[in-house]
Amino acid sequence: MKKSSPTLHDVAALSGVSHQTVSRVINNPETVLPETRSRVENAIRQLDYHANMIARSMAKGRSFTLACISPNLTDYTFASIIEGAETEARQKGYFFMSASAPDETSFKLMVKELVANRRTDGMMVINPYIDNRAEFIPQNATTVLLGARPRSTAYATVCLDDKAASQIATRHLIENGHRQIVHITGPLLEDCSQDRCSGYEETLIAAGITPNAAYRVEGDWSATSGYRAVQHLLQTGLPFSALLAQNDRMAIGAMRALREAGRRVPEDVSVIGFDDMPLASYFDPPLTTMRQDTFEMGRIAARLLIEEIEKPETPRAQLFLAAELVLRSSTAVRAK
Amino acid sequence: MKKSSPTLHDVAALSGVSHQTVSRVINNPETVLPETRSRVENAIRQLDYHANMIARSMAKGRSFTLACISPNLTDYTFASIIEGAETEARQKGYFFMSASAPDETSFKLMVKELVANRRTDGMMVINPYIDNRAEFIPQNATTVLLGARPRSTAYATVCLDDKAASQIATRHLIENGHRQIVHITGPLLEDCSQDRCSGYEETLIAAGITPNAAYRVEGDWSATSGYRAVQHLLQTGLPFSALLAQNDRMAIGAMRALREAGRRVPEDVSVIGFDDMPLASYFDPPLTTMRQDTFEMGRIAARLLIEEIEKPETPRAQLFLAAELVLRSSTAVRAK
DNA sequence: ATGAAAGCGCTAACAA
DNA sequence: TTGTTAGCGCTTTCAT
Repeated sequence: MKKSSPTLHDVAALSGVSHQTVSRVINNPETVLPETRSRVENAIRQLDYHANMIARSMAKGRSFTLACISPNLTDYTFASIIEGAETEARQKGYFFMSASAPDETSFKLMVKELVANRRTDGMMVINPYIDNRAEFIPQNATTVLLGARPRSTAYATVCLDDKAASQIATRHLIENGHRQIVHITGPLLEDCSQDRCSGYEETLIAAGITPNAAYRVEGDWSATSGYRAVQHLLQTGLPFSALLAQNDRMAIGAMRALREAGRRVPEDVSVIGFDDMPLASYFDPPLTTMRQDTFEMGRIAARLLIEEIEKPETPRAQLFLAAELVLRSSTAVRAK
Repeated sequence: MKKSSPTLHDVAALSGVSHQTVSRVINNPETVLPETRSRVENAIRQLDYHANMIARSMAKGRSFTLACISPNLTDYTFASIIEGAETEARQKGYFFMSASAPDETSFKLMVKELVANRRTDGMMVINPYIDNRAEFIPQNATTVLLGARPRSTAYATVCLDDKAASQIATRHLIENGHRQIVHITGPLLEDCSQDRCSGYEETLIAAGITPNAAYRVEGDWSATSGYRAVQHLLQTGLPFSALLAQNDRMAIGAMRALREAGRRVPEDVSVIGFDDMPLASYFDPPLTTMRQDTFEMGRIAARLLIEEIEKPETPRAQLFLAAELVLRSSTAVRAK
């Protein structure tokens, strides 16, 4: 910024009080005489004075800033979490910065910058276990984890109830008469992929169906991996009438492979995804999916983080959010 | 952050020099004797010392932070610009914060926070003219504008060469034999929508086709608006064999309306979009589109901003980036 | 209720 | 080459 701005002293000079009194009307208005106060307030308005946050941070030893680190910013799920967190942070008077760290190295660097430089009062980490990044979170950093099953009580954690969501999806398919259900998973080292697998298998078993490992194909969340998974399955000749993909992108890729192979969705194969990403209803056919409220997830995480910052003794919450089945046209009753 | 960290003084004490010398080995290593330097460096390593950016900002009167304000974070185009800007900023040693301001009011508030509080050394504003938000950018704030045609030489500006891009798209359609080309635009108060309109019309005229206002329908960038636009067009009975949408989402919506009306893409109607959003190739049919390199756009904007911050007398650049035609299967030669 | 003094951790200017 | 002295603009503590 180019022009230097008025300081506490300028306001003090103009209103004929000490700079400390000015600080008081800003921070503890009730401790100063109404008369002096209004005089100071006038001066503030007149000079268009705004506190210098840097100076305030320095004096208070806090930055009033929250940071959210995610693998990237372009993935809708992440972006939406971030928007939720930002909304909450701003509302509670905190600054908010989002940053992306695609890999461990950049994560490590970023956390170092953030924590060692005392840039933030606390941080939120989205998908802390996609690699070993969680190991680089310093003990002294107030942190909330997002999008992975809690592994330690040291951190507050917010994630989807993946198992329950997967159960609902699987049950939906079974209720429509499907028994041979392909499952395209995310990377199996991610907690959520595993939990969704358990949900799927348990539901199968509860319905008297023995899970068959051949029906499970591991993907990497990309549409291409969903596409390839189905191509692979088709080659093996394994019969199936339904498909559960652990995210919408893979479901989209799968639908394309099915279409190319001449299998109709949902007549020949029912497909259900996860997330309810934008335009999910614009694919052909519109995608049935498990919607997760990522914006809300972000809000909640920010709320927990702020609570922990302001009241460090708060016990760490571990929250599981519910997903909701959104019925569209990619699933149907199994043809006789 | 919970535990207090070592300061310049701690390092100074441990290495037996003054704090200033420590500051020197950090900022101007060449001005201190190799011997003292290594002693200090050892101490730094030993204590795991990291400079307190807040204090440094305070002393220097700068925050070493860049901010990027966009209408939202979830729109892929924006997210991708932000990632590019973030990458560049970080690489040049700046912190980066992204923030979203959906409307004028929140924009105003945010800028106030950012500028008046001296939170940032400069900011980038994406889509400054979607409303009157540009009016709230203070004169003393170093700012780069993104995604809108330059309106003032006061700001460096980076945007797509919308007119040229639109010309390429239109020409592609014309070369495939189309003469009745529907044009679904973004909100016409946005510069880029207007420029794309000019490009479209001029190309038509150059090909000897008289632009017909009835072929132009204004949308709002949403898939739904593209869908409605086509429904409307179909009702009017206006004949057309091609359609140019100013973004992919509207193109997707349009394709759906066409499909529902029994018109095949591309056999009956060729469709071309703008952006090359993720999964553009996964729709049915895969979408031909004008790709814009938004990541690069972000990088460039950040570079310009940093340049302006570090050398305030730099003339403000006004850059136009080229879009690239990505041929897929939604366009074809017009049926006889 | 108000003011004066000290200090947050750093850099800048000047001395030695 | 290194150390000393002053701030940066604010909050905190202690007087008044």
